[in-house]
Amino acid sequence: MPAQGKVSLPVIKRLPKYYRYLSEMKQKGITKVSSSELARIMGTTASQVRQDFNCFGGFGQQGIGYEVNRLHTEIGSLLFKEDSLKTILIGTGRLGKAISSYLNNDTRGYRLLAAFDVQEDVIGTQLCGMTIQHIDQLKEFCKSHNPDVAVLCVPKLSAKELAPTLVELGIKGFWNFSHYDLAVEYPNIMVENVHLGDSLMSLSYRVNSLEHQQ
Amino acid sequence: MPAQGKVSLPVIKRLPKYYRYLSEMKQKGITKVSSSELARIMGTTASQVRQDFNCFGGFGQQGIGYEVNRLHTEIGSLLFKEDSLKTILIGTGRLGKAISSYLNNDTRGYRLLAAFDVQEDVIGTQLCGMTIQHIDQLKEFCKSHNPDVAVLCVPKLSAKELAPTLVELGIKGFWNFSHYDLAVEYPNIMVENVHLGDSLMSLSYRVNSLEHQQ
DNA sequence: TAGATTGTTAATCGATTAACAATC
DNA sequence: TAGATTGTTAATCGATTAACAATC
Repeated sequence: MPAQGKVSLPVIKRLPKYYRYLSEMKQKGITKVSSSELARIMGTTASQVRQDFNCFGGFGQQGIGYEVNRLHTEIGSLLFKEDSLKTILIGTGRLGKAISSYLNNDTRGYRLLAAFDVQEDVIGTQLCGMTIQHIDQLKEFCKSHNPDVAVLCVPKLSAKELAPTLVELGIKGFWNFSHYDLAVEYPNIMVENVHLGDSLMSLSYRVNSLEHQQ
Repeated sequence: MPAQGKVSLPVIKRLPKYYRYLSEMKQKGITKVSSSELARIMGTTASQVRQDFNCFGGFGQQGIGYEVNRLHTEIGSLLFKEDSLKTILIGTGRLGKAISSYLNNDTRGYRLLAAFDVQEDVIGTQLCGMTIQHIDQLKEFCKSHNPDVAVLCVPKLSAKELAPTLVELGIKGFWNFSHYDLAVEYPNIMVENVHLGDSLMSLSYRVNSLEHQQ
């Protein structure tokens, strides 16, 4: 068991991609794969593949390669634990709704427990089998259920207001769709940002500069 | 005017964040900012801020700092051009719906022209003022409207099937929500991936390893 | 002029890639 | 044994940070 705290973020970010391609191979019935073959499929180098796996002790056999099933299981158990992460959703607008059904249907490792909002007219309505609660009930809920992860689908200012409370209530990870930069203010908390606006802007920069060239 | 083709991806990815913080300062009525102040707010270093801006020629004045308005305008004109990018949406499921209203309401630089799907029962229905069309009409539509960007909210296999056609029809940029790795197969096309599943997996890895430590 | 702060060059750091000994 | 392919160390590359001369 290696010191996983030392694994660098670029490596961690590649794990899901390995996992996806290994799932695919498994489905196709492929039982063995070499670092160079995996690299070719994923658009990287064999060196990087081996370096990455060796952050976790190395899952291969010299002269032979990697067993797809074993590798899939090993990476899977790095990404997911037996207990799924207790998760709450904050903000049930268009994006919140889409995300909640994504979490419920297309995802492993997370269990969506509750959804909160401020809009009076949505409180009490159903969302993915949950009754949307008023944000005022957040503290009480967290104290009795101890969620691990909060999904923030609220505007920047609401996120900023809620963050200290959520951290204090024991939230350890944020899936952050707001433009509030949690990671700057709470360095010890795990934050995964999905900044759709930023993503669009950097795409438009690149597409526009492409046109300039031609 | 510098050779923007040389600007590295990490720099490009930081531009939207600068832009956001500058918008905020502008709103607050702040007119001047130094690289060190901007760095402090954004959680980076003054060196990086200056290096980044100097990729585009440098927007500051020695001894004085940066004028917020000017900097905001300059970065804005890097990110957006006069003409917004003609955009089509492919896949109008939960995610596609959320994304289309995001594009229509919260975004600059993009103009959503049309939406396509395969599900017979949604064809002809309305989405953000557009009539959802059958994917069979894609070619014809592109030939007459020449869209720049395609938003892919479809499953992996559909994305893989559609990609060559879309590239051939002149699509220059993809906002890719599918798990198909476009960038590997089409190195000359601009791809911005939003892999929600990957994002969740890397968060769960980090939250889980946090628990291990404590 | 003195203080401040940029633009830019140099140093450092970390991540990726290459090389090769170990070993199946 | 010979060929293949890993695990691991070394070399390279690129990005970040530090330093400092230029200049407002």
